[in-house]
Amino acid sequence: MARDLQEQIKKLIVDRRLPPGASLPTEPELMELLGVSRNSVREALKALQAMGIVEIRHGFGTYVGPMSMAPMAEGLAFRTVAGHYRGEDSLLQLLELREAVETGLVARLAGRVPDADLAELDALVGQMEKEAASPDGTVAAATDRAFHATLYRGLGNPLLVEVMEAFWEAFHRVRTDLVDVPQDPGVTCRQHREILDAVRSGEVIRAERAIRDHFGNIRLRLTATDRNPTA
Amino acid sequence: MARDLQEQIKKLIVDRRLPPGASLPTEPELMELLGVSRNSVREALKALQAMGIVEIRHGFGTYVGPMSMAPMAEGLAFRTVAGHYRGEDSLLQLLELREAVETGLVARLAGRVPDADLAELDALVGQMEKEAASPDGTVAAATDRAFHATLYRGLGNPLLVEVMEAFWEAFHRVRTDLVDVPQDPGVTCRQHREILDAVRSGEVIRAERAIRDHFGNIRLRLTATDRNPTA
DNA sequence: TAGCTCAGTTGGTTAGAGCAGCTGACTCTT
DNA sequence: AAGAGTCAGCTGCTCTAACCAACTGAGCTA
Repeated sequence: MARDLQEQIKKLIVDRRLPPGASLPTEPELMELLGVSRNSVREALKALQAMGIVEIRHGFGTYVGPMSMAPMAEGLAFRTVAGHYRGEDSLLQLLELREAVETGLVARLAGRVPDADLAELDALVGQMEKEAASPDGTVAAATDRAFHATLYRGLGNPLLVEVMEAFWEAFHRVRTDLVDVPQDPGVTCRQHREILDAVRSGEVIRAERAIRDHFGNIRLRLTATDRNPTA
Repeated sequence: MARDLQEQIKKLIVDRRLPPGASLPTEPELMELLGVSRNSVREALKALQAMGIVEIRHGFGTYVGPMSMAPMAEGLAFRTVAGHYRGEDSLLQLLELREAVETGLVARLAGRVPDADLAELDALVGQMEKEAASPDGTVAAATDRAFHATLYRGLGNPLLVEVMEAFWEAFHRVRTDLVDVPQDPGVTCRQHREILDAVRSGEVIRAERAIRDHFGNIRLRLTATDRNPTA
């Protein structure tokens, strides 16, 4: 029955063509509308919130959620952490997932990136190099993330970009939580530059190799440091 | 605070190294353990259940969930349905996501599929052909799904396979719910046979083209029939 | 006019009661 | 003695009722 409640609320969103951000009925209204107690309404909303379908703001109201891939990243991250602590190579699997997907995507991308995106990617690599040269000498995670997100924007498929970002996010969070992988800023910058150059020139093979090298580097540092899963 | 509760329960799972299927404390136990009311405990559990982290069985107990990608498929499906009803080409985006990922994967796969998997794939295509020749003349969805799942098993990355299946599942559900795409069983069988042959022979280029043709076929039938999003 | 205050709305939390599904031990029948 | 039926107990499920906390907006005050 509780499962059914969630379905009814989802149906309500779909039937009314509510876009993300639209306001949903209040809890008392939903009670009457669905004929159940407040408790049941709240449990259903909590579940939908966890899936990003609904957004609840205390003292304000309930709204249609952004329906982003953030919950997926969350779930993926937890799954990976749990697996890691139980001795699985889950983090490596997650990295392989990213590598496989990006390798496939970069091939369709080579030579097709809009000039505006190329300029932005140039700026991002420039910022990486600046960060690498700064006192602490580490490339900010946000910069790396932005590079990968911007790279695939040219495919004209926002879903694709979101999924990539979710994978990135999950990997990043697990890595920083679990294992402290030392950066090699110089290599990181060079590899991103190489990816950008390859994509710009439209050389498919070179682009694929650049991506593979990049992930190979991450994998190397991961397997080198991650010798104690019971941290 | 409610968000915090979920984190505490997740932490409990990780700290105790609980594998999927392990039993969690009962609701009264969690009340005392976390120092909150029963309602709050239940809301947190509901949210975790929605993410597949926890599994609740009425009259039996609460357990660590399978942590599968099923919730992701669920969320993706809903997002796609909602977008579709609001006039977006979300279903096409989902198909492109599948195409992009599988195109990337099949390249790493060519020539590396274990003999056991090849035999199973042979059997699956055989079943497709049998189904296509049967009275109703439609290839069962389960058979198609099994083909794609089995194909990528050889990569030795269960996470990868699960993600692929989740994408497949989301696409399938949305397609059957929203638009009634007529099958062309003959073409479907031929294309799967071609993918299998290409992968078996290790011809990377041919395998990629086979996958692309296969998805091109689906896309064609989709865009041909999907002219009325407000169904 | 600018700022404050307060009432009203909305979600957050607690408490207690009874309902519903499942298990396992006990008892009665064969 | 073996089997089936029954019942007590755990478990999660739902409801009611009350109060707490965050936010908004109208009205008051300076």
